[in-house]
Amino acid sequence: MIKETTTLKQIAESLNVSISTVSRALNDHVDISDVTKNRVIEEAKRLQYVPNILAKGFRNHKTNIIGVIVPSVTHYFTSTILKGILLESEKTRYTTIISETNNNPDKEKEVLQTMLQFGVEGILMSLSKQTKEVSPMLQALKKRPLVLFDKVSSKIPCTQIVINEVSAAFDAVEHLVNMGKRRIAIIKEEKDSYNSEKRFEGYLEALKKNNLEIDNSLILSTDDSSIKEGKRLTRQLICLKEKPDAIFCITDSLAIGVIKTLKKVAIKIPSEIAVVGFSNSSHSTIIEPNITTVNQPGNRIGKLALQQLVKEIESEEEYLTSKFIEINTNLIIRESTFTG
Amino acid sequence: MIKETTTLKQIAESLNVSISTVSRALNDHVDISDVTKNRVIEEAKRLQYVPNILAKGFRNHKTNIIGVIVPSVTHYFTSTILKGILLESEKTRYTTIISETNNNPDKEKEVLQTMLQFGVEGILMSLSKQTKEVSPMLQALKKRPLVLFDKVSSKIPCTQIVINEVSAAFDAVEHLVNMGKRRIAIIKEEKDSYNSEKRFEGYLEALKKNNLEIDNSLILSTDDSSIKEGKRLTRQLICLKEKPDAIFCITDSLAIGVIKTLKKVAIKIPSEIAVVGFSNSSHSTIIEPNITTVNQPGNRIGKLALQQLVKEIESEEEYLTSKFIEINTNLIIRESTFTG
DNA sequence: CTGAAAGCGCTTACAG
DNA sequence: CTGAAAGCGCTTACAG
Repeated sequence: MIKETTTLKQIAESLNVSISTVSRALNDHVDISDVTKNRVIEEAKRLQYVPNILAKGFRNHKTNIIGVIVPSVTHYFTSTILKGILLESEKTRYTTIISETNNNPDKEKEVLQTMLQFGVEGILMSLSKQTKEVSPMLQALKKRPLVLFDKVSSKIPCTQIVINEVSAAFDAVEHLVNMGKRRIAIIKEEKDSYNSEKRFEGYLEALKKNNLEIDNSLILSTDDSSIKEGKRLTRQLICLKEKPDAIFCITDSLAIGVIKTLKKVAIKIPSEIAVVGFSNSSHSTIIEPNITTVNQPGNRIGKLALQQLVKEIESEEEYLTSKFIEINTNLIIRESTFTG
Repeated sequence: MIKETTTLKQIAESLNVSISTVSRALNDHVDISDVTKNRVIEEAKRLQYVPNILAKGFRNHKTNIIGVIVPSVTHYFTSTILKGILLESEKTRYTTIISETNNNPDKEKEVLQTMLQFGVEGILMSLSKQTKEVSPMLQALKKRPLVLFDKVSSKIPCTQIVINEVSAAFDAVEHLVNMGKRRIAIIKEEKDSYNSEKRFEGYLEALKKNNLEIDNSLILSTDDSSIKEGKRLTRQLICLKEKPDAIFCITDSLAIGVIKTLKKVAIKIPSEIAVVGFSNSSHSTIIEPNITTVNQPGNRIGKLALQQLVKEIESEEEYLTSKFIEINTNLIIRESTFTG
């Protein structure tokens, strides 16, 4: 279906002025008299003129498009970041296009290339879980500014928006210690993802500071931070001779699996085993007991990521160092660790 | 940060051929010899040529952009539809841009205009909850094809992708009847939203078919289908002299509120009061008991909506009738109505 | 205060 | 098989 559109030329002809004048009038150029401006604006309205952004962008060498690449839009935390990005982008002249990688590095590479080809002026990106090879991102970085958020990598020399992973995990574990827990297990990721690594670091620091010994039987890993894996690993933990009295999960999904299994075997939460999650996903207040978890302000992360990218797009300098911007989180204490 | 880019001209100069030839070679035009094609392709690769999509689109009078407008990306069902749209769009030459309205009609109007201004070739849209005035959509429809999904309105003469609301609700209620329930309450929306209205219709049909009388004290409405409202209205229902033995909620959020409250007052689910939700949100298996709910295939809805829009964009004819395309749903039976 | 003209990067009808 | 030229809709330096 094709519908015709009004151009500057038509307004000019209808008013017997030049195209230049129309263009200037609509852009509120100082040179144009108010009388002319008003005539042009009126006529533009009458003809329902809508500027051709494509011609405009083409002419001005800018697309005003920012590309956003995430593993999956259905992931709750990701969707809150997207919300922040969308809201913030409205305050700017930029429009965003969003693509998913479904955690597939090949897809990630392809999406990245398509976006560059589409002429995005910069890219906001959360890496796929499987990404080992960062060369597609290094290539992209040669062409356009790139800002990473959430799933980041220090191998890529660009700005990265992250949360204070280490201290967030530290606080969560220390909270368990304050609740009188001494045998604190952790369920983390097998692969050395930035997030998991840092959270593990915070866990170790908290144990150390509180003079608790590191017991390898309490350190479990999975390559799939899902409810299912949470259930499986819990069964493993409760079969230990010396059971843990708390489990720190690096995702809420794992925590949900843990809680479901503990309830099934009638282990009391939090008195026998306390549980902490990570993310403050919408699930964390649905399940009972509600989960004590680390609140990650997705909106703020998205907002900041967009602001930073715009800054880099509009700046003359190159940002080719691995600069980490940390956003603070807070621990939300709920029933899975504390009965008030 | 500005980084320079290779154009057809540079390839042409470097190869001593015309720009036309380069353009044709890269577009695999039959007229060009294989030798020339290969030389051009090689040189393009060497110079890391990336076509300027803006110039291309401008020249060809097409943007290849489809606008997607939804109330909120963090809404789970919406995000599954978005996933379907994004996945399907990759199979086409179209890129999508997504915007939120946050259920604000003013915002909705603004977003619509921005998208048209941006030169989208068509629009996929789920209406905001508050939308009463459909004129912005009618205006848009004059310029570009529009396809509505999920939150639709028969006042807008365009294609609308919906689920079989009536029969889905009918099946859900009849399932309760089959479980031996006789006093089935409904929590629906105050406003006459398309979805709520149809689901209520299905509820009434199921009662009628099963010779159950309509009891107005069992028909509750809210203008906010939230967990909180589910809780509030449940308190109201359990204070009735003749309590319901089942509650059909037109959203999962309401059902969660209902369940939380019933558990708190120790009313047994489903034996005393059974609960049915709607959407199969990710929450429905987190809460215990798991919720019996209507599964809406978001991916398929998104996929179909995109396909339909592309069809309309590429078709010569105008689609200006209110055509409803219904997608089938299925009831997923879980613990909130059935203990097997 | 206004206009003629060039040019952004690409495609394509026309000519050879 | 290849090239010169026009033109998509817009902006802007230059001239008046």
